[in-house]
Amino acid sequence: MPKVGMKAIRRKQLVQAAIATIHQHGFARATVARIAHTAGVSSGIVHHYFADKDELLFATIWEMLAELRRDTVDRQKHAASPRERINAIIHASFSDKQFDEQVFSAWLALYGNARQSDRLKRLLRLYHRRLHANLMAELVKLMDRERSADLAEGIGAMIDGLWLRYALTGRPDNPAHPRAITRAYFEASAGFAHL
Amino acid sequence: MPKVGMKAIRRKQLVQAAIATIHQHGFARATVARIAHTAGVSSGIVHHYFADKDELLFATIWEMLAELRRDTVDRQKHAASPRERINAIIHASFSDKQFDEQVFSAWLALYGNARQSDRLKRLLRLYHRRLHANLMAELVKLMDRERSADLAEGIGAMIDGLWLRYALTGRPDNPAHPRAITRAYFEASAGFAHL
DNA sequence: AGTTTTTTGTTGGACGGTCATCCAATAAAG
DNA sequence: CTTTATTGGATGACCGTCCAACAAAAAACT
Repeated sequence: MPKVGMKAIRRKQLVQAAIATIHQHGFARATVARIAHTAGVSSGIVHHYFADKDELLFATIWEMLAELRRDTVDRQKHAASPRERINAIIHASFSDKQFDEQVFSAWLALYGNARQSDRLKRLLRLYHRRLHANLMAELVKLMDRERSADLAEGIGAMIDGLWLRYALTGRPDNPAHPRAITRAYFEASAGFAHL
Repeated sequence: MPKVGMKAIRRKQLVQAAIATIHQHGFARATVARIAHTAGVSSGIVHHYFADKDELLFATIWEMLAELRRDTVDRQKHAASPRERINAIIHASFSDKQFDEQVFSAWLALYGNARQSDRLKRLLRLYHRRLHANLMAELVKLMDRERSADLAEGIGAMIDGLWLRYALTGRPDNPAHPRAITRAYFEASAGFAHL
């Protein structure tokens, strides 16, 4: 059913298929043909909507980051104090959407290939900077700048680190657990800052 | 110069070449031929000392873990108190050897491909368990079991998370910085446990 | 000691398979 | 009738693995 405006539809469709294929077959075996097959279209169509495979993968990671960003912004709305907003950031990082097993695989693939792709590396830096800036904006209200920077780096690292473990061992039994550990770190450090 | 006992020499040589090649060309482009070329030997030799490419990669990761373990054990010797031993673990995780850019690449590749390989997944779990057990052994002397487990998980995650960032952005200007952040987390949490 | 035989190390290319990309052909929509 | 969507296969490149052949050291033998 060839119609105009297929571009947006097909691109989303292929991005979703890419995530699913990376999850099911692994990054190395996520071939153009397999992704197209998962999407239910022919292999040729991929290069009709994406310049090459790299662009499809880039769009895939981009979509995941956008999802995380939407989630974070959304949760920020219902937070009043700096503490609540930091908790909202932590919550978004460990939300159900992020704990989708399919996202695990794609995210890991990103880490595994970021070093070779300038585009992917830039995307990851964007994520890091965004997380750091979001945390800093609230932390500076609670402590001096130097402490804030260290704590923002620590919280960011802990989120990624915990996340990494679940990406390898599967969803945590209790999704609140990683949140609790991260929050405890924040509270303990912020508490000391007050003394 | 064919002599007996080449096996140990060639295997180490190829493992080193594998790390270097993964670093220089990326995991996906670390082909058998390229690794062999880096090692200065012909491509055929690889299958003379390793069953297949997978075994070479497995041996490569194994060697990196062994190096980390040696470093950790070594630093433990000069540590007397639980606190010092925990600091030794943190120190080993952020040692100069670990901050080798080549090791970054290979480690990241491991994460990016662990999901597809049972052998690699087992290796990563071994690393996680070992780190967790090492931390737990000391933490239980300072606080109750439940707090120890959470803190051990948090410290482990923070080490991996900080590490991940440096793997993408390069060596930290000040190698003591990630150690300081991790130690501060430990001190803040252990301090609260005493109150 | 010198010579042959065996073992071990090493090479470079052949083979079969896989993959990204390209393209000619087809078809429906505007 | 032009534009857009889509197909499925052709093409050329690359890669892991295998293998026949060669080389040198070690062992066995005379």
